[in-house]
Amino acid sequence: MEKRRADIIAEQLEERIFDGTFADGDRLDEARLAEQFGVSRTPLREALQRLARSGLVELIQRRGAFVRQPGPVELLEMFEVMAELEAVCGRLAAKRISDTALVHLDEANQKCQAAVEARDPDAYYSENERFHKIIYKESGNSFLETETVLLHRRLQPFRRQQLRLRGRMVQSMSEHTSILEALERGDAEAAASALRGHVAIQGEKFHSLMSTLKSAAE
Amino acid sequence: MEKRRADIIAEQLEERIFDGTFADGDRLDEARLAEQFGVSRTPLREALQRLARSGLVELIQRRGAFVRQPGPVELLEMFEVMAELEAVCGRLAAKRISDTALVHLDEANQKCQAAVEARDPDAYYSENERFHKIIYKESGNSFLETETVLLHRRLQPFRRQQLRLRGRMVQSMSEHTSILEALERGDAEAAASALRGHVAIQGEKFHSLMSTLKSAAE
DNA sequence: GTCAATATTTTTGTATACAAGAATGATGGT
DNA sequence: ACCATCATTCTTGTATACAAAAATATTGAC
Repeated sequence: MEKRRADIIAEQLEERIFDGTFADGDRLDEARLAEQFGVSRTPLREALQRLARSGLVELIQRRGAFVRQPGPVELLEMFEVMAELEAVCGRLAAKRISDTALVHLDEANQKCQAAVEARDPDAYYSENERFHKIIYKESGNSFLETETVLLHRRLQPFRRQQLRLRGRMVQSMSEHTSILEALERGDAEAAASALRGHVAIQGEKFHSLMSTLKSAAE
Repeated sequence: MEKRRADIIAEQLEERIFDGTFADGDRLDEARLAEQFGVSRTPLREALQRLARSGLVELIQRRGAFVRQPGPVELLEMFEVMAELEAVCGRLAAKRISDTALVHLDEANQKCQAAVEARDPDAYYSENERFHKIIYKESGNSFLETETVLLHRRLQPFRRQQLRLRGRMVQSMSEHTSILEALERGDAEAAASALRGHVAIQGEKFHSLMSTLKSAAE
């Protein structure tokens, strides 16, 4: 299953945007990049269109592709939507979740607990992701699931660093527990609001993180 | 502001998929279509990729582009998500909506009423759309707004016919009124659940429409 | 006649070539 | 010196050409 060059290039460009090689507003020169990747402009253009879809790049007619990092306002908006989507997943999952999924959820949660005790943010991060993805799936709505996963991925680079904040992992854990309990009780509204709060707080943390960075830079 | 050919072609292909010229599963031959549109394969391929992004077409490696109409199950899922997104817009808008927007909403609603009395589904449809789009915007979250508009558009062809169902316009009107009242009171939860119900019922109507079509075909 | 292996034809993916619009620099007038 | 207009250059958008993979047809063995 040989991958298309366009896909490989899209991934690599995505990485370079996230790691800061390309900053916000930079123009992505087709010819330059094509040479750099050792391909022609054709697959490179396809890659750019793909990035435009995920919102990382803005394609302007007859002018080219520009890196488009979401600003603080848009990020807050995205976090808000993420919180609401997770809340919806939770509300639906509370009514539809299977017993085995509840077991898996409990397992993921326990591994989270272990990661907290080991003070291992990376382990926590991956188990946390598993926890949330189970809930997306158990919403019983695969369209919702894919849309939620998509936004989750888009926010990933902005959320990861937050776990390093003092006390965040412990707090996150306790939120997980109340989410799990609500799902076990089948309490749709409780699950929804617990998840909403759990994610919304990330947006707020992000916000304060941003402003500290801002003021530190002055 | 000369449009790109790829965009024009994408629109036209989209139309042909909706109007049934291309059925589910059909392979879209690049060469044939390119000749038909009088362009080369390059812009046509770009158009196909665009359609793939909106989910109308599935691109399979080294095999081509295939029309991919959502089946009944996926449609129900999409309507469910639409209902939840509108509910979220409503919940946020209840807290954030401006007075002038409330006036505009009321105006749109009155025009809806007039359309009901004139038994004019087309007029109702367009005013109804205005009504909903005001709410999306007044959520105060432009990311949410664009995402919601996007899904709205994707469901448009499946929703339009429903207004012809007996009594649907009248019922829809009364739902509008309770939505408007909830927003005027600033009652977030009432607005959310009113909108959720208002949209969810479209999914259900669609479902029954589908099953009657199914049984009629047997 | 059926199946398998190979040859041929299509068709996709990529490279290159060309056309048209935008950005940039030069020229000339005031 | 400054601004407007025009020419040049650069870049995007499109067409054509080529390569590689898949689909199809053909041939031959059993």
